[in-house]
Amino acid sequence: MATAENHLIELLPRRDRQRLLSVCEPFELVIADVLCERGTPTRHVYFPIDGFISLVTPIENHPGLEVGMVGREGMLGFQLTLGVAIEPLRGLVQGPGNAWRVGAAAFRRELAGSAALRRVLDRYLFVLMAQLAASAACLRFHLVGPRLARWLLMSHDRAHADQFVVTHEFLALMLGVRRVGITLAAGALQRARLIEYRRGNLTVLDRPGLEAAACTCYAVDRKVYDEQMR
Amino acid sequence: MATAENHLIELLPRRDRQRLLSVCEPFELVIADVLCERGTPTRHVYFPIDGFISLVTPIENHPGLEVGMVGREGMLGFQLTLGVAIEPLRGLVQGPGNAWRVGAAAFRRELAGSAALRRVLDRYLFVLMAQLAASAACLRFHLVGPRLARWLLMSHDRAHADQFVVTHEFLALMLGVRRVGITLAAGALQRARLIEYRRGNLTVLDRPGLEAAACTCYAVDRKVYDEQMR
DNA sequence: ATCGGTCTGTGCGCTGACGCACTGTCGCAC
DNA sequence: GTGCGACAGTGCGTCAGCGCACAGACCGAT
Repeated sequence: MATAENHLIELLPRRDRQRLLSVCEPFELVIADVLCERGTPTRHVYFPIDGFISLVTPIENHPGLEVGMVGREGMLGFQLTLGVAIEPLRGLVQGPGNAWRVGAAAFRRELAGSAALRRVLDRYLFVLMAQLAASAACLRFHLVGPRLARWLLMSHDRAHADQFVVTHEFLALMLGVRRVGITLAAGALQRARLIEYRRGNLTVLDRPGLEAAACTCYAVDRKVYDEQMR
Repeated sequence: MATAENHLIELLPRRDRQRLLSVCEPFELVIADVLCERGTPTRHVYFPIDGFISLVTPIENHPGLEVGMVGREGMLGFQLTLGVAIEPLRGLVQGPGNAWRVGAAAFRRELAGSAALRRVLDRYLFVLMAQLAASAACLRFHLVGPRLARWLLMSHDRAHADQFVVTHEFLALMLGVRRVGITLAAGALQRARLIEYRRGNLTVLDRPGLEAAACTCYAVDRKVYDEQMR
C-alpha cells in the first residue's frame, strides 16, 4: 500500500497529504458492494488505491446505468467539495481492492483547512463534469460494440490487471443494453482476439486493438484528465 | 430589468450582490449566437435574466447535442468556480433576452472575495452535475415524444412566454434525432392540442398536458434544483 | 454421478429510429 | 404577382437493439 497510492492524494503538498492521511482509514473494496445510494446522506468519502467503483444512475424500471467510473485517479464523495452531503449517484464496487476512507465530517474539516486539497478536487470535479457530458453523447450515438470496448479499457486502466471478473449480465446493466447485445459484441471482440472470457472471467489480450475498437470517448476522457490533473 | 433578475444573484446577501453587480454589464442575448465554444478560454460568464442558453456538446459528425439549459435560474461559465478557465461545452443562445455579463478576471476576484457567492455557485454546480447524469440516462432510454415534451417544458420555464421561436430542424439538433422524428412527435403533441406551431413559431397550449406527456426527468430536475437552491 | 444454479449462445418477430428523397406550404423580397 | 428560400409533411427500405424463449455449457455441492 506504500507505493500504490491514490493520484489525487499524491498531488497534494506533503503537509496537506499527511494531514489528510491522518484522518483516513484503510478500507477494503468488496466487489458488488454498494458504498452509497442516490439521495441518501453522505457518510464517507473514498479514495481508491487498487479497486474501482462505478457511478450508477437509477432510472425507472432499469436497475441502473453507469455514467462514470472512479479508480485510483479519482474519489467517491466529491459532492462534499460543493458543500452538499447528499449522494447524487449510486456507488457500486466494480473491482475489488483497497481504498482510503474518511468520515464526512472529518473530510469537511480537511477541506476547510487545506486550500491545496480544495484546488485538486475542484479540478477533478471539472474533469468529472466533462466526462458526464461526453458520456451523455456517447450513450446517445455510439453502438454497443465500441461502447463495450471503451468500458473494458476504462476498467483495464483501473484494475491494474489484464484479467477481471465480470459477466455479460453485469455489463449489460452498466451499458444499459440487453445481455444478448453484450454476448454479440463481446463475441466479436473475442473472435478478433482482442479479449478472451470464460464464465465471468475476462482477459484483455490486445490493448491497442481494443483502443482501435473503442469509440473516441475513451481518448477524449483521458485527454481531459491529463490536461487538468497533470 | 429591475424586478426580473437572475436567481443565483438574488440568493446573495445584499452586500455581495451589489459588489457582483458593480462589475456586471448588461448584455443582449441574441438568438443563435454562440457565446462560447468547447475547449476555448473562458472570457466571460453570463447570468441570464430573460433569455436562455443551451449547453451543447459537439460529437463527431453530429453538429451538437444538448446536455443542459441555462436560464434565469443559472449561469454560464461555472467552470471558473472550479478554477478552470476552459469552456467545457458550447453555449448557444436559444431564447433571446438580457443577461448580466462579467469578465473572467473580474469574476474570479469576486469569487475570491465572496464566500456567499462561492456557496451559491457550488450548490448550482451540484445541481448541474445531477442534471447531467440524469440527462445521460434520459438520452439512453427515453423516446423522442416524451423527450420533446420535456424540452418544451424546460424552454417554457425559461422563456417566460407561451410562445417561442424554434424550428423542427433545430429541435432535431438539440435532441439528437432526425428532423422527421420531431415532425412526427410534434405532430402528435399538436393533434393532442398540447401545442401549436406555424413555421418556426411554437405555442404552448396545455402545460399540464405537456407535463403528463414528458418523461419523468423533467420533474426530477426541478426537484433537485428546488431542494438545493431554495 | 447427479443435480441445480449460473453463465453463455441462438433464434424469431417487433419496433423506434435512421437515411434519403420528394412534395407541399408558407412568407418575404423583388 | 412571381419566385425563391425556409419550413413542414410523407413514403420507403434498412438497421440496431428489444423482448422473449429456449438450448447448451460449465461448475460446485450434495
